Amino acid sequence: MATAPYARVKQFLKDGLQQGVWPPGTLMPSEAELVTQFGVSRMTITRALNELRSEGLVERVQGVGTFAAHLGPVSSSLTLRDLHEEITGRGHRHHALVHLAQQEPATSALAQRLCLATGAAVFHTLIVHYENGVALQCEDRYVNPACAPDYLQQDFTQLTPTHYLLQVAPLWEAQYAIEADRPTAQEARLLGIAPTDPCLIIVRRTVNRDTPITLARLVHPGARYQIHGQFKP
Amino acid sequence: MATAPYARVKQFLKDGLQQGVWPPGTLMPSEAELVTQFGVSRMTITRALNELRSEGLVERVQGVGTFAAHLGPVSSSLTLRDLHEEITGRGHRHHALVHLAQQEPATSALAQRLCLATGAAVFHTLIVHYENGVALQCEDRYVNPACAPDYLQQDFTQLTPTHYLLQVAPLWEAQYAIEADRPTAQEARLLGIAPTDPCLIIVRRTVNRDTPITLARLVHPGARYQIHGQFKP
DNA sequence: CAGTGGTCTAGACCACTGA
DNA sequence: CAGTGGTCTAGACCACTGA
Repeated sequence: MATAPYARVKQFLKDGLQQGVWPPGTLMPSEAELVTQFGVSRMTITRALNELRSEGLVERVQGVGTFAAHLGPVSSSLTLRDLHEEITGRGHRHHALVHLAQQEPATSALAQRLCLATGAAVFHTLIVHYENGVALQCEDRYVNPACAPDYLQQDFTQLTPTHYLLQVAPLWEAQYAIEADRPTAQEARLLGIAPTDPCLIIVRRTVNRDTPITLARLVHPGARYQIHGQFKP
Repeated sequence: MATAPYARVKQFLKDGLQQGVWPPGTLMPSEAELVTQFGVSRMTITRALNELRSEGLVERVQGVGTFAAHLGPVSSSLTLRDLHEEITGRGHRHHALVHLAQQEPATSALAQRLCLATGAAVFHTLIVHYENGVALQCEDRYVNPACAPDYLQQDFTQLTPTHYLLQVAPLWEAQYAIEADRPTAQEARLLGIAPTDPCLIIVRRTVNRDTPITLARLVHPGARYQIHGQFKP
């Protein structure tokens, strides 16, 4: 099949942006101009331009016009994958040891982040994940019981908490912070590394419709884990 | 103004997905059904569904139907910001020291990553960035001279390499890897930290239309730098 | 005011999938 | 075959911006 007209318009504009025909911030052709230039209907032009906007390549202002975006790629495709899928996807073996799975009263700091009362019951799991027998991640997780009342009954040697929670509440919002630090003494022991070894640490708070679901601290030995991704225009 | 019809359809479907009306993988209403249900034209329904697809919430298969996506949020909005903007955006002071800015022959490993011949000339800069006088990033960067012939003539105490290169080649593609490791002896000295201090390290390779532009190693003292972001459905 | 983008309609033809 | 999504047309009315 020949390329669809909207795709040809889009590629034409993309090429021009890449070649500097419209430097960042400058005015691009209006919809009407593109309609006559390509001989297609306005809806087709609109589609091409709106897709470029959603990809961050142009900015559009009603009543004014369409402008080349200022920055190149500003958003990346950092992917949140279930660790089990990630490991088995590499053709490797995954297993997990559950060091702790219990109900606890929430400390005040924790209660605040999960929007609970201090001392309210929370679920707490501490699990170490292995790739081909080597410790890859220490997962220290707190879960809001209201969101997943059966959380502690799961067998986390077979099903990761992430996978289970995605089933219970499929639509997530999450904030995360990525940093490098030393592990705690307990984490070093569980991961079998020295207390001075650098670790890549992700702290992630997950929310569904304004209800906090879970708070996780994921600690990875620096030598064994990398986050890969790419920016695309 | 009242909410646009396409936005109402979109919100209706989003709510249903969030409440589990269509569990992951199940068939959702067809365009025709939504047309009669909402009493709008098919283009309007199509727009709502296509935007949900581009947000990763549904999957559409021609001839078969629209399905609720399997995973929740899979992509994040990790933002690539110019460090100068990031620091001044926090209301802090940024300055940079240029420790090296010269032309060198490429080693074979470097030549390969920049698609040059071994021994071909490359530009090399080594710059330390400070936030309010504290070292925040050690930026070790190689640049393909063909993409930015005037690179070494820039004053990098005033303009970051990232900012300059975005001007020269506004549209980027980049692959990156994030890891935790110890700094090299030179990096520890330049950053004023101990050689055993954990660092957050980003290695980024930037390409424009299949031509490699630059390769950068960005080393941040672990205690001073975090990457923040969020997943949104 | 003329020009811009935002949104919608009521049709159309098509390729594809599965019974 | 009937049903699905992919794409397009030729109009329309509107809100907005800046002269």
